[in-house]
Amino acid sequence: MDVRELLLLGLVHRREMHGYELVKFLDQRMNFLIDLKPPTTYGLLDRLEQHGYVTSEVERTGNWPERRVYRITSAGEAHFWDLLRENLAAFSPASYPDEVGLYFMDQLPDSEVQVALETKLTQVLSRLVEIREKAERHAGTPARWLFGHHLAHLETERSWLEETLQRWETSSKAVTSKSRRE
Amino acid sequence: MDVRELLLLGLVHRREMHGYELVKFLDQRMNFLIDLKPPTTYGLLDRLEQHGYVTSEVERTGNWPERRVYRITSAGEAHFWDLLRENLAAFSPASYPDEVGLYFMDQLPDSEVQVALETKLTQVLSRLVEIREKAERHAGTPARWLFGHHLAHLETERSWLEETLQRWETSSKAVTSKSRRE
DNA sequence: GGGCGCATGTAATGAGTTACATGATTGA
DNA sequence: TCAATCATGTAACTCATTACATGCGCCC
Repeated sequence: MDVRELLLLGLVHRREMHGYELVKFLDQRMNFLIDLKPPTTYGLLDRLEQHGYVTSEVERTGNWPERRVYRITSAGEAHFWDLLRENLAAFSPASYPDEVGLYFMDQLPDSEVQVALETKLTQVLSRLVEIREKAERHAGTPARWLFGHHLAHLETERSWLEETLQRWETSSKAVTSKSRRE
Repeated sequence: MDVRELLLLGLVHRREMHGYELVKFLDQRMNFLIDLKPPTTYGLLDRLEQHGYVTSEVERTGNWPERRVYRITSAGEAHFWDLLRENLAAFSPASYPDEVGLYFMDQLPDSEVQVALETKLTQVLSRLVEIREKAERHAGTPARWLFGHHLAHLETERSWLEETLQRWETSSKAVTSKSRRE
């Protein structure tokens, strides 16, 4: 399943949009969710049109550059619902690149691990602020489920880091006092 | 930062390993963490050797196929620690493909959403069992931090789904009884 | 007048995946 | 004896990214 296809189809399903509009929307509103570059977006839209899921029409207002406006077809609507059901019913585990480092945590001196994890924690905290703001702006909209889910995992990240740092601190202190006694 | 480089370097840092051994290890033990195909792994090992981070030597026992055994160099060890510090200090947000569907949840009838999310939940539950088993097998090892982190997020996924399903159920019941009264 | 935004698209590059090849060994 | 495992690697393919091109409008 290609989530990007679902995303583009879903956006065009809500209302007709032109390519550049989608590019900007993805870059400005959906950047925390997915990272789609302009050429990729345009390419996907071409493919959606070739499959008959959307139609496109060139429009122009004044002397501005032409816009290619996309509208969903009935086949596209059916396909959108299929993809949506599939995406909602399947669990695609998230991947956590940071876990690779966790696997080797013991290979670094305790003090360095502590500094590093504290640095990571500050980044998590600032991201929490950022996403909370976005969530509030979308409070009434259907996007609230998305943000609720995202925030839940960010909170988990925060509390895991805080707890791990505490355990790390106490255990390294224990080692220090133990080695002092010896 | 390339986490795959960190992972391979870290494994070879713990003890010397040959290519196929790494391929199997990644496929059998690290599959929940990362998905590295054999040609990619061999290619990365080549690159690590070209950069002078590891050396390789061909060995053979009996009439078995040759093995190319990799050992870390001092430059490689230094690079490993750099990458590890960097990975531990930086927060790389996880991406959740399932969130795209959440964004469009309201476009599907309530009953279908409920069925879909319940299906997803069962998958999360079985994955929880699977990862808990692995975690127990690694209880004493340094990998326990990794599993602790992974399980924390899986538990979050589970409870988020359970809570969302409850809220979904009660709100759709409310609508049903309301429409019955009208 | 210079710089940024609008709006789309093409071409080259890079990087991973799939498929395939080899040949001996082990277990059913 | 047939299939699967061991062990490494190459070639073709797919696919996204980067860089570039265009040309007008708007703003300082």
